[in-house]
Amino acid sequence: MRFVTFGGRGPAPDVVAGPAKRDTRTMYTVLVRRPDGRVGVVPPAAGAGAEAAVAPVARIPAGAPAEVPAEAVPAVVRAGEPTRWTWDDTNRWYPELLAAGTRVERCHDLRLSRVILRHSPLSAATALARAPRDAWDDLPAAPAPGPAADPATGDSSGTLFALAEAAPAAPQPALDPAAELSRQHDAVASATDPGRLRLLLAAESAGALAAAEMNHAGLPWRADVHDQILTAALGSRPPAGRRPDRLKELAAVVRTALDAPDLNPDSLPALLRALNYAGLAVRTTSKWELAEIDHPVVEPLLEYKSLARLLTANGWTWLDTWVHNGRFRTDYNVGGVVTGRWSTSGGGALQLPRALRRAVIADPGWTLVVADAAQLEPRVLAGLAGDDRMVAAARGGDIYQGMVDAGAVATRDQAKVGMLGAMYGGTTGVSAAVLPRLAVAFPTAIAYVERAARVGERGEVVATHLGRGSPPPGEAWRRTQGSAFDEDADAATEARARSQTRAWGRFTRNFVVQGTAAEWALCWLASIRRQLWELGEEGAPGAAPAPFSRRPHLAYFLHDEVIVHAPAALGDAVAQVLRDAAQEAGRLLFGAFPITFPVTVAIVECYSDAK
DNA sequence: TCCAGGGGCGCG
DNA sequence: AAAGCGCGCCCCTGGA
Repeated sequence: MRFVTFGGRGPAPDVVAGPAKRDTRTMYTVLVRRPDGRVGVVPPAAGAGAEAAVAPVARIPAGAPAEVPAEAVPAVVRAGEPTRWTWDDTNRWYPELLAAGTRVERCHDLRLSRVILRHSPLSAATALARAPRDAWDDLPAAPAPGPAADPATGDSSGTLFALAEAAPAAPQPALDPAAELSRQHDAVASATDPGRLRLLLAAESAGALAAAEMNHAGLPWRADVHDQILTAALGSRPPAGRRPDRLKELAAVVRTALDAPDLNPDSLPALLRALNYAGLAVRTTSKWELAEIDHPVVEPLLEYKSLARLLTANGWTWLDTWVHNGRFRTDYNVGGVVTGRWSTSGGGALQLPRALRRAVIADPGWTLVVADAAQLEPRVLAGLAGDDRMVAAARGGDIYQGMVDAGAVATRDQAKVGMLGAMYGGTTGVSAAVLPRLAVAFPTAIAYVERAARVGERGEVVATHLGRGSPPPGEAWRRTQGSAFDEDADAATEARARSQTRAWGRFTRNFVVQGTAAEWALCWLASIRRQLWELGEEGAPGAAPAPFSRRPHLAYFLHDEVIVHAPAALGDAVAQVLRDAAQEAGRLLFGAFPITFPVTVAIVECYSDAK
């Protein structure tokens, strides 16, 4: 396997140290669970390998024991800050600390870092990446506490019992975190571009802290408002297993319109048969195909589908399962997507329909500060490729309008659709038609994604700006490629191989952009959580759990968007933090390269009032 | 009765 | 209009 680099700019060295660099940057203190349940605290000199051996000795309390009872860990952490707490998996340690009201400033998540170092082309030649698979590669992500882990009560976040249930401190005798940290340090030090990986690992670990904190704090959610929305749309809540009134009515209308008295509209094959039998030449039952035909069944059927979706995805059952004590909690899965984006497990937290955002309402005396990064992906591409002309187009605040003003394309919509096609690999319609003009106007950026696509088509791997590697194509992919070169390969086989080739090219093309955008977002989050903490406390304790009861805190994250729940008096300060953090993230990734990252910020009581 | 897979649709 | 990328999760189906 070969890795192809495209150049780019180096990052600044540390993501969370802040403007005043501390001498603790390389200081790591390792926490390890002993078989007897006690916790070992391994100070830096012994635990962190050559790089940290020269750093100051850990400031854990003088005379601190090397082993403490598990209950003492919060006190040790409080007394030991600042250092980079190093552990096998953030969800195996941090929820417990948060439950005790203890925040951690910085950590090093060995599990997440291992995954990155295993797959990064920058570290491919290191001992860690070349070593045989071991227990660290197989360490499953620990689930966060919450409804998913403890559906019986849902309200599990504060109890040690539930924490033990949710994130069993399963003794991992085979795992030596201090030794793994040392291996990871060696891998970074001997990697192609240590600064990038160092930043990536710090950002990923900071993301793990932010994720645990958001799970701990939850998103303010008004069950009463949610219930009103459901009742207004569906009718009152029916007994379990029954359709709400509105769905019953619509189903009846659909059956009549199709002359199919026994039709279950939830059965796609039956629905398709009924549609065809009624003379409608649809191939699927998808809403965009239905929307194109003219027939009395279309309107009630589309409404049925939309309301059925609301009921099954975010109905009363969802509310019962995922919202407790005024908070929606999900399990953020940091690095859960190969590109480095997060996924979530529980409640479909990244797919909350817009119609439900009215239920996201700040606590009394508090406010929601909602921010999203405008046009993040094209801006990231400009930085990634180092395309000065695209940077110029971005300068006015609207990169697509800037492209029009630069004479690249005729309309803003062409610019937007064209860039989308460039980043996703669009091959049809307006997108493909406009691409050549974008390639003339912004040759550096377009060449960058085209090159990433070619690399993928060859079955090779690409990397994000900070070095996260794309997965190599699987064995089946290679088999199909090989079979297309057989003497007796038929046309269909060759066509299949070609289509698969292009599909992998679209994946790697998008990987570099989506993945680097995810890195920007990690840096943004890291900067936000540090700056929010520095804003300090305000007012009387609210309903937010310690350590955030009087502090602004992250409550939700959605790829390029955050919600901060804050005491009302701090709203403006938080808004400024969100803007400043975006610029800091840009500097961390792209140094002095002048691409900017504007964010739209709204200070609102209710999520749906943002933008 | 359980489970994998597909269609569909919500989000970025 | 959707397309082209990345997800999670619902329902139903069909095979074990």
